[in-house]
Amino acid sequence: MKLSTRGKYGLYAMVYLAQKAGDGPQSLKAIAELGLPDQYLEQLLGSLRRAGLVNTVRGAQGGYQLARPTDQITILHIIEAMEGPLNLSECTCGEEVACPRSEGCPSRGVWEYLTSSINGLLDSITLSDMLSRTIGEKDVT
Amino acid sequence: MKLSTRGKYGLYAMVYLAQKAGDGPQSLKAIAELGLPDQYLEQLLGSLRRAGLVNTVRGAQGGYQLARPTDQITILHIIEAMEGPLNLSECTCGEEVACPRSEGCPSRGVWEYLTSSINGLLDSITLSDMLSRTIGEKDVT
DNA sequence: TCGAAATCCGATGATTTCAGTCGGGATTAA
DNA sequence: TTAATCCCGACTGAAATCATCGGATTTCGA
Repeated sequence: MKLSTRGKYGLYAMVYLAQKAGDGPQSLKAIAELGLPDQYLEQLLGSLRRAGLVNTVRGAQGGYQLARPTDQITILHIIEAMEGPLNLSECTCGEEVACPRSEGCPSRGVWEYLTSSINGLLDSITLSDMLSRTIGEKDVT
Repeated sequence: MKLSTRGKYGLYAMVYLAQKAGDGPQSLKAIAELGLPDQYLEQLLGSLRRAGLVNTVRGAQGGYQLARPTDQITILHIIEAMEGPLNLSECTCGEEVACPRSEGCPSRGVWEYLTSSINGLLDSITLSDMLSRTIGEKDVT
């Protein structure tokens, strides 16, 4: 279980934009200075835009900027925009697939529990938390 | 972020073995009745054996059985055996790779926090919990 | 002793996903 | 008008995933 580069780069880009919030639109080229392949990054920013997390300004002097304040964007928003909804096992995502015996399946409850726990975890950290580094106070056991 | 079939099938097989704990070794064929491709499952059981989670009895009347009591095997053990250690972003796993500016990188702390939270979550559920269905009392926010 | 029932294991093949590239189009400030 | 910049679909190579195959080994039971 690991994150793809989409999720990773997407978060890096969003952190960059959060740091520059208020400074006007940031060009793709500027963001790519983080060390990310620029044409690939362009795709990712497209996903972030379609998810409503960033706004774009087209034309010369254009670029990308956050669509909302940093305390209203969570890691969950970003990861879902980049990788689609977290889904550990299909049998938990509405449509019943594959599993003919979902009744009484001891695994099903676990998938649901884990999925919602991890979602909660991701949704509890905002960009603004990341910038101010107040992470780790929360406890999970 | 999703689980591969390795993790999923591995857990299903372990749950099956947990249900049959004490009934002697269960053959591959019996386990595959869950609906899993048997030759593939064989590989997976090999991994579980090498991880010390199951014992095998070779020869006629042989099969697989849990190596430890059901309350001493957690989901984390199983997932790690099947997919390797959970690792969201490389830059958190000891060896420093890729990231030249790990100092002051706002993402780094998040990866570490999330990784250890999810590990804790997975490690808090045992096979015996799954059978008795006492899951969900724990709270994560 | 022999055969059937089982696990063990390395090699191979099919399919899918991932990561990244390419080329051209559209928009806008200067 | 030109240069900067975003937009977008198609494409490609590499890797991972999900198996399948064929044979070797071990052991029970008749």
